[in-house]
Amino acid sequence: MPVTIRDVARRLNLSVTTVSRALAGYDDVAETTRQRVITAAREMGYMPQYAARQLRRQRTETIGIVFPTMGTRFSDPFFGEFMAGVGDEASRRNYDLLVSVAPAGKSEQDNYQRLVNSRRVDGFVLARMRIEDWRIRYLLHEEIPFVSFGRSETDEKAPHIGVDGCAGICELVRHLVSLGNRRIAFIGAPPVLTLSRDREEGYRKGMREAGIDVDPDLMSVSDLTSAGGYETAKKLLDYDPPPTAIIGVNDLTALGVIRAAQERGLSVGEDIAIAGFDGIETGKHWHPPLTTVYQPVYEIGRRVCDMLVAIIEGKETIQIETLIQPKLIIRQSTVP
Amino acid sequence: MPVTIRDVARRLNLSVTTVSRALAGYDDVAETTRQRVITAAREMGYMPQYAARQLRRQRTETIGIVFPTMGTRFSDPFFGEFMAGVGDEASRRNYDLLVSVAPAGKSEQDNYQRLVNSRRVDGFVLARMRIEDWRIRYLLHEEIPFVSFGRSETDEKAPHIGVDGCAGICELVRHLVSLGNRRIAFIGAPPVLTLSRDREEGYRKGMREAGIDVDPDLMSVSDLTSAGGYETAKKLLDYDPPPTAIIGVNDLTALGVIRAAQERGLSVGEDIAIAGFDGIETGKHWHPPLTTVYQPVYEIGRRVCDMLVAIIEGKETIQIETLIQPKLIIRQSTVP
DNA sequence: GTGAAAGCGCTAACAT
DNA sequence: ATGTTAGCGCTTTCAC
Repeated sequence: MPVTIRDVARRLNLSVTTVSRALAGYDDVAETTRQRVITAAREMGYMPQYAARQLRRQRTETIGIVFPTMGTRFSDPFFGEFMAGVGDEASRRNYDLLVSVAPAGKSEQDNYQRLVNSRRVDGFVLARMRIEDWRIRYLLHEEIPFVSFGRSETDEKAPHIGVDGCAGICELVRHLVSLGNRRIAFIGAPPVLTLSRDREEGYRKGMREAGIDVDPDLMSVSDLTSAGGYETAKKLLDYDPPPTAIIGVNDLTALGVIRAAQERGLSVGEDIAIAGFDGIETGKHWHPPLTTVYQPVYEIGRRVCDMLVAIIEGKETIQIETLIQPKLIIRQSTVP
Repeated sequence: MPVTIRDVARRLNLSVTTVSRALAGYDDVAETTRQRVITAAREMGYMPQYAARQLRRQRTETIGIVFPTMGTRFSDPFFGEFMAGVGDEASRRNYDLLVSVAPAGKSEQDNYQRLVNSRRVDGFVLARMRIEDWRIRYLLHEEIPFVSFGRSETDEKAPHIGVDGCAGICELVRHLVSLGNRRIAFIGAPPVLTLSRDREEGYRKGMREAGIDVDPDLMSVSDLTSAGGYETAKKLLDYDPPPTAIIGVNDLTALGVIRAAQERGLSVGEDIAIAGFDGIETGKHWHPPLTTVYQPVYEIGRRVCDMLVAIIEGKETIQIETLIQPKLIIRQSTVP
C-alpha cells in the first residue's frame, strides 16, 4: 500500500539504485534522469521509510529529550519554551524529537538506557543538570552525543550552554541593595541542581560585595514550584525582623512568595521587594509585574540543538562551552 | 559494537529465532532455554534495535504529536501538562512520543505528511481542534489512527475526548449572575477553534437563561495569550458603562484582563469580577487567585493516549467519544 | 550514468 | 523445542 522506492523505480524503468541516488543528490546521475525521478517521486507521494533508512545507515536522525517531572505534573512554562526551541531547530535540520517524561530516579535511568540500547536516538538534549550527574558519565561512557542546558561538575568539558546564574542573581542583589534592602532572603532549589548552586553563589557574592553578612535563617530551599515558594515564604515572613526583600530561585517560586506576602497584607514592591529568575512570559502580567533575571530559554533551546546536531554529524570547530549572560528586568515587584 | 540478537544467539549456541522467541515470550521454547536467553541478554545488555524491528513489523510503537505554536513561542502551561499526560501513558504502554512543534498552516501540514509518509508513527494525538479541521479528513483518508483532545465538526464520530466548555462557561455565567453581574463580557479565541465556539455558546446560553440580552460590544476575540487578553480588556473597559465582569476564554487571557483592570485602579473581585478557563496551577497564586473552569488536562492527556493505543492495537470495545464535565473553581477574582 | 547484489537486525512462516 | 530461510525498504559498494 505505501509507496516504496521500488514502485518509483518500476514506473520509470530504472533500478532502485539510480532512484536512490537521484533523490540523495549524487552527481553521478544524469540531470534529466534526476528530474524524472524527482517528478515521479513527488507525484507518487514517495517518501523514504525511516525504519529502513535507519537500519541501513545506523543513524536515526532523531534527538532524545527526557523531561524531568517533579511530582505528577510539570506546568513550568520553562519546559514549553525550551522544547519549542529545541523542536524548531531540530526540524530545521531535519531531525525529529523523541520526548519522554520521567521523574528523576530509577525510571529516568531506564528511559535513557532504553533509548540508547535500542538505538532510537542519535543524541540527547539534557536539561536541569545536577552537580553530580550520572547522565553525563553514562552518555560519555556509551559514546552517545549530548548537549546540556546548564553545566555539571561531573565533567566540566561536557558540551553545554550555560547561563551565568551567579552573575544574574548578583546583579539582582545589587539592585535590591541599591533600593535600601539589607535583609534579603533567598529561596533556593534542591541543592543537587547546578542552577541552585550557581544562583545561591550569586546571592552570597552580591551580599558580600554589599558588605552584608548572610543570615542563615534567610536562606531556604524549595522545589521550584509556586506552591513551594508560597509555603517557604510564609516561614520567612515569620522571622523577626522579617526580610525586606525575597529572591526566588525561579519565577514560579517568586509567584508563591508574592502571594504569601500579599496574604499578610503587604504591598509587594512597597513593603517588600520580590524577584525571580527565568523571565517567563506571564511574569510581566502578574500583580505586581515581576522583577526577574531573564534568560532566553527558547533561543538556548535552539542553540543546544544546533550544537548537538553539529556533534552528531561530526562537524569540527564547534565551541563546546558557552556562557550566556542573563539580563535583569526590573518591574514593579521591587520598585513601586 | 552494539550487541545484536546474533551475538546473544552465538554465545548460547542457539539460533537467532529461538532467542527472538524466547525474548518475545512465545511458549514454544523450553523454560530452561528461555531463562538462559534472558540471563544472557541482560548480561550482555542486549536490547532489540528498533529500526530493524520496525522495518520488519511495519509498526513503530511511536505516537506523533504536533504542537501548535502561536507566534514564536508557546508558554501556555496547558501544553506541558497535556504532554506530560500523554507521555506518561505512552511510556506505560511502551510507546514513544515523537513531538514536532509547528505553527498552524503550511508547515503544520508538512509535518503531518512527513511523519505519515515516512511511516515514523503509528498514530497521532491531536489538540487544539478546529471546527473545520483538515487533519481529521487527512488522517481518515490515510487511515492513520488518531485521537483528539476536543471535538471537530469535520467528522463528529472521530475518536476524541472533549470537555463540555459550553456547560462550564454556562455555570460560570450563572455564578457571575448570582453575584449581581449583568454586564458580563466575554473574550473569546479565534473562531476557527472548537473550544472558542463551545465556550462562547456557554456564554450565550448562560446569559439567555438569566434573561440578559447579550451586548455585542461585550464580545471580543483574542489569541489565548495574556498579552492578547490585556489589550482586549483595555478596550472593553473603555465602554460606558464598562462591564462588571469579564470572562477570559482561558486562564492566560484572564491574567491579561486582571492586569488591565488593575492598571485602571480597579480592585479585581470587588470592583470587577474576572474568570478564566483551564485551571492551570499558577492561577491559584495570582493576585487575586483566579476563579476558573477547571479541566483535568493531565488526566485527559493520559486518556487520549490510552484510547489511541487501543485503536492502534485494534482493541474493540473502546468508547469513541467522551465528554468530560469541567468543574467551576471559585476564588477571589470573582468573590472578595 | 546505470544496474546487480549484499546486507543492516529483526521477525515469522515454514521446516524438522 | 529448535533451526532454516526469506524478506521488510533502503543505501552502498562494486561492476559494467
